Amino acid sequence: MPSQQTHTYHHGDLRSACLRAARELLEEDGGAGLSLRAVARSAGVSATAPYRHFTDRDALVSAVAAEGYRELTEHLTAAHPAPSTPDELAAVASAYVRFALDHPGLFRAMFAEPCDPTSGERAAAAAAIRAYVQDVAQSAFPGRDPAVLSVTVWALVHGLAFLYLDGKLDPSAPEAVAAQVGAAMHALSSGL
Amino acid sequence: MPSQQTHTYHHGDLRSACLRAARELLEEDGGAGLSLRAVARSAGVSATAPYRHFTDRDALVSAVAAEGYRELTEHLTAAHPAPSTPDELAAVASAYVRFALDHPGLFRAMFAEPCDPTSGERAAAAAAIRAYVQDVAQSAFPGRDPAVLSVTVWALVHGLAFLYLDGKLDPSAPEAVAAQVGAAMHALSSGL
DNA sequence: TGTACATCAGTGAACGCGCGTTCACTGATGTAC
DNA sequence: TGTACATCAGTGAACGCGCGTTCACTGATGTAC
Repeated sequence: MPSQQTHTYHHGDLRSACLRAARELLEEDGGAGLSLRAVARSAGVSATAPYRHFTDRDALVSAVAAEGYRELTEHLTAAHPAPSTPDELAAVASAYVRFALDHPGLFRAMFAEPCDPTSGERAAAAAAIRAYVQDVAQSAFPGRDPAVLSVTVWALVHGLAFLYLDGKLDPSAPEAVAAQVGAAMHALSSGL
Repeated sequence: MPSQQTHTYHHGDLRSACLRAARELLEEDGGAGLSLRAVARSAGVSATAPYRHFTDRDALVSAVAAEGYRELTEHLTAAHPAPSTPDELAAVASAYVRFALDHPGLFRAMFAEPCDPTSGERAAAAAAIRAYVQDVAQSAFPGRDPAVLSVTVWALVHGLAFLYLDGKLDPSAPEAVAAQVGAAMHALSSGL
């Protein structure tokens, strides 16, 4: 009978409702000042209810960021599960930039402030993506210094993402963006 | 005789005092939420005095960002006035990352939000640095497609700057940072 | 050189706002007997 | 199966805060005569 009942006193799964609401707000306003109160409001719950599930605002933001890291990794894997050529790597790179442009608020939440080392979940998720990048870069360009290689690839892709996100490059045409990312990766792999 | 007089009713040059105060606040807290009131406070002036010189908060931030763009260009030029080899370009790249790490708040103010097209000063300063990057990239690697080339170089350097700034890479050892930037530029110029 | 007056750059009180967080509370749930 | 009670997930009033911005104001400056 609670199927008809939309509002029960107990929410049921407020924690994930908060995360969902936070994500929506992040996408709406581009990430400017996500507030606990706005999240609660949007989840249809009193301002203090989220405190049952998050110790404070930072904990919420860290949880959202961690979720973002996991989704980004999935998104990249979906673009190509195991890229082993520069072209395949370019497809993954393109997916990275696409993710940033499709989820600007989330992407900023993930990167805009130094990783809080007290948030284990967040730190672990960040470490996972770093490892992923290193992995992928190495299988596309085997035999190079892994440290230099993966940082270079990551920085190039990450820089493109932010230049588009911050309007320093024009992000309005998706194909143009993909082409630019591909050209940049190609330039990197074959030398300028 | 006003040489002894530290406080006159009229400040004298409140506009630049505000910009200076804003810069200091930006460096102190890493750029989180620069407020007009804090700027006024720090300039030793009433909360509303800045309105004589800036139409609103955004105007102040844009003015600070524009100043930052000009200083970044100067800083890069100082690193090498006219780089024409990959090595010289690497020195400029290193200066770019250094600038970001030395002025994290300012750097974020410059890039963290899309360039407000209504702020002519800011847009012009941003355009100037884009032109500068294009120029420099082209003289270090003549004969390539200028669009792809300059975007690639910029994105690589910009990405490094933000990965360090956001703590995804360890920025604590300046020589290590410079070495990493150099290695990345070298990888780019000679191909992976 | 002196005076009247317009202009300009400040002041300070006040507005309404949204925020994070605390607190004592209450309604619903689930478990022990 | 029924009842007592502990636990848990919510509520809502309240706190103190800093913010951007407005307004009528006042003190200092500079210009015309």
